[in-house]
Order: sequence, then structure tokens, then C-alpha cells
Amino acid sequence: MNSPLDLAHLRRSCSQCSLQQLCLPAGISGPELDRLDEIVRRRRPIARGERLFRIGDSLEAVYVARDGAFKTVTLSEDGDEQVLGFHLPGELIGLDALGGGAHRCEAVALGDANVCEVPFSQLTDVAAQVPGLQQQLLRVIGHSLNRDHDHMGMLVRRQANERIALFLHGLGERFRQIGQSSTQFKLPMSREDVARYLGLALETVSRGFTRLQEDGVIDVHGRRVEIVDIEELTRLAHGGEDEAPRTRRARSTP
Amino acid sequence: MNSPLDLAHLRRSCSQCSLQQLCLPAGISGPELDRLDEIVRRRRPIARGERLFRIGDSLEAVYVARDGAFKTVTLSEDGDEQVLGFHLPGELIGLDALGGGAHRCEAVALGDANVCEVPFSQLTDVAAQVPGLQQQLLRVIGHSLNRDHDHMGMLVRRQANERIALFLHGLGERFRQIGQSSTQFKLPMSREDVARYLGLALETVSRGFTRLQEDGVIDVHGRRVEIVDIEELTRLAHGGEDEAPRTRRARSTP
DNA sequence: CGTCGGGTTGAGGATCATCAAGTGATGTGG
DNA sequence: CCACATCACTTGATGATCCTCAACCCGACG
Repeated sequence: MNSPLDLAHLRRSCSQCSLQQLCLPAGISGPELDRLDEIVRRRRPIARGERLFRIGDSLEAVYVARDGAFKTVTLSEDGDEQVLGFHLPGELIGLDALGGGAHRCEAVALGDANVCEVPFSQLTDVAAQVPGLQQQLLRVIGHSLNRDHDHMGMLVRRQANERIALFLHGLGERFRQIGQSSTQFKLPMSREDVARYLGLALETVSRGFTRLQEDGVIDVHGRRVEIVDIEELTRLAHGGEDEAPRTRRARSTP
Repeated sequence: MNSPLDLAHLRRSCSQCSLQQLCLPAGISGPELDRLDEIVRRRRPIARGERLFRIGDSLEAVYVARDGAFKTVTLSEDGDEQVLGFHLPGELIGLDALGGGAHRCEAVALGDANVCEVPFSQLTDVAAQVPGLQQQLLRVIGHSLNRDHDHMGMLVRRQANERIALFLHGLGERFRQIGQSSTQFKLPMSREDVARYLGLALETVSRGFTRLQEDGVIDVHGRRVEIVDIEELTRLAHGGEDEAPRTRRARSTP
């Protein structure tokens, strides 16, 4: 019963997972959770750059990162990629195939990662029998929708700095939800990824970060980010003036 | 059995609805369809400007327009609205509350409309018992997700003209899906709505339309649009050069 | 006929994309 | 251990795009 194998399995089971309350098992327990647990496949570690699925692949499973982060991208006909979303641990990946049964985007690991894979047809089977799972599945899908809407909220903001502030603020919040610091984190993605996510040029993102640092709002070194003045960041994110109000700063005035 | 009341009901039932194959009933028939039909409420006509729900309202139902169109909007703290999406007949409205149980946006009728209202808890109940409905519900949600992704695809395009071309092209496709002409239609929304949807200034949208007309790609009079050169429109939508290449054209030459 | 809302058009200037060069970390091979 | 290559990022200069402000047009409607 308690063979090493079982222990290993238990250690990785949903009931032991720190993301339990954010993931599909939220609100489910006992034998019902076991039913879900049975169909979850824990895959070998994924290497940076590896893909969970590609455009056109038929919908086999949905995925959740246990750790590590992913981006989903589409490729425009002229070859360059658009970043549709970033996926932190606990956030469902692969829902883009729900509509047509085939994936419309690719999921790429931003760093080494571990994922759980849930065969989709089995998931819906179990969901039909476990009301709590059906509810939670819909809730998780809803969260994904909300993130897309937040993303649009960034894209529609005209000023590059607003988009960037919004991005950093939102990312912090998402880190908080998975139990990490919302003010000090390492960006899982490159500047280029951020740019393609925000609809900006790479250089504009870089300049935006620099500007926020100059204004004492954040502290950046490469991918390490610390949010120093969360209030000001929030203000900027919501269309506040560009100039810091208290911290008067001379801006290359001729 | 065939009292006028029954007839009236039948005429409006899902099984009689022209949108059946695009809507929740797709792939369902017989007694199972009846079960769905029973929980659907057909509401009195909705007037232009009326709202199906407001921000903060708890999730009571999802909605589908039988005719007419809606927009969903969020209000930024400084009061101006962002258009999250347009909803043509057959497209589910209200999914934004799936995640948190409360609506994050408002659904506003763009013109007079008729909607079906499906109480959400009953919908999930029936879906748990009718596998076909569960599948279709997920598929419809997936379509909504896809539209959001298409929307992002427009927002990320840098050039205003690309966004506008993409918008018109996509709208045409959606009209086609509901059995209307994809090349000749009346925009249900104002220029301002389009602008807030595309993240552009109202004037830029107006100029974009004019430009497309000058180039012989479309024919616009107010909200009436005819797509004259669908090929060229597609080309422009995907980042083709602004100037028409073959069809050399004198621009606004008297 | 006057007004009002929605739409178009024009002029000017700020923002951001583009091109281009420079920096700094990391890794590789001699 | 040091040159050297590579990659991610930063910084600078310039010009096009599109936002802003403003006027104007037009059709609807009282």
C-alpha cells in the first residue's frame, strides 16, 4: 500500500497539490476527487521552448502547469507570431480548441515546466457525473475568458505606458493568486513576448520599463521586477498622467 | 392540442428557430430538445439601448439574440466605455460572469431586439443529463473564446486600416454564418462603437471607411456597407500594402 | 425651419515604430 | 582563464501614423 511508487503518486496527486483550490479540483473531495485524479496524466518535465500542441492539432486534452509558465501564440500568414496569452500555474491551457475541435494556437513553454494533462473526453464524462466538477470546469473557463478580457483592456489602452503598467500590475495579481509575491517576481517571458502580447514594439516595452524605473515605480534588472510604488503603478495603469505627481522629475527639457 | 397558444409557442420554439444549428440546440432533438426548450424564456422585445444585465449583476441567465444585435462593454474608471464584443443572433451573451458569478460587463442592445433567456443553473442541470447539450454548451463557449481571440488579432495589428479591414471582413463572415449576405449588410453599431472596439479614434475609423471606399474595396453610405472587392479586403486585412497593387486607381480624381 | 446626433473632413503635433548601434550577461572553445 | 560569439536587452535618432481639436455636413425629427 505504501510502496515508494504509491508515495510518489500521492505526492503528485491533486489532493496534495498546492494549486488544488485554483485548479479543476476546487470544491471537490473524497471519491469524486479520486475519479478526477484517475484521469489526470502527469507528464514528464517539459523543456523550455517545447510545445504542448500545435495549430491544427485536434483537441485531445487540456493542460495545467504545475510549475513553469506557457505562452499561447498564433502565427500570422506573414510568419510573425502574436501572443494570445500567458499561462501561469493553475491556469488551463488548450481551451482554444473548444469551438472547432482543433487548436487555433500553439502552447509554448517559456521555461522548463511540469504539466498535468487531462484528456478532454474523459474530463467531460466525469464532469457530467460530478456536478461540482462541471461547475468548476465552467468557472475555470470563465477565468480564462476574464483574462482574455483583461488582455483586451490592455490592448485598447492607447498609451504604451498604460499598457505596460496594466500588464505588470495584472501579472503581479496573478502571482499573488498562486501564492507568490505580487510585487517581486521574475518575468517568465522575454521583452519580445511582452511586446507581441501588448501590440507594441520590443523597444517600446524596453523604454517603458526604463521609464517606470526612472520614475521610481518599479525596479528592473533584466527579468527581475520589483514593484516599488504599487499605488502609482495602479494610477498609471488607469490612465493617470504620465508625469509623477509628487516626484517632480526633469524630463530632458531642452 | 393545436390551440392558438400552442401554435404561438411552437412558432417560437427552438425546434422552429432558424438559428437552431448555431445555438444551444445544435445536435439535440426529440425529448432532449424539449427539455431544453422548457427552460428557455422568450422575453418581450428589447428596445435599443436597453441592457440585459449590468456590471456587478449576479449570473442569472445567459442570453441569445433571436434577432437584433448587442454590444458588451466595460466602463473604465474615468467613465468612458470599452467595447468588448458585438453579439449577432445566435451568439451567447453573458458568459463574462462564468468566472466570478457576477457580470463584469454590460450587454446593451444596439437596436430593437428579441432575445431568448436561459436560466443558468437550469441550463447546467440539463447539460449534466443531456450529453449532447453539454458538448454543445462547451462548443458555443469555445466559439465565444474564438471571437475574443479574433478580436485580439485586430487589436494587435498596428495599422488602423488593417484593423478596419479585418473588422469588416470578420463581420461579413459572421453575417454569412447566420444566413445573411456576407458582402452587403447594415452595421448594427455606430462608428464610435467600432472605434472603441478597435482601440482607435472615431475619426480614424471614419477615415478608414472613406479610404476603403476611395480604393474601390467597399461601398459605404452611413451604416450600409457593401464589400465590393473581397479579395482586396482580405489582402489588406492581412497586412498587404495600403496601395492597391494591380488596380491602379486615380484617387478622388474629379 | 432649426436643432441634434452621427458622420465626415482638415490641420497640427505627439507618440511610437523603425532602423541602427551599443551594452551586458552567458556560454563556448581554444 | 581568456577571447569570442551569441543572445537579450537598452538607448538614440528620425519619420510616419494616428490622436486631438475643430469645423463642417447631412439626414432625421419635432
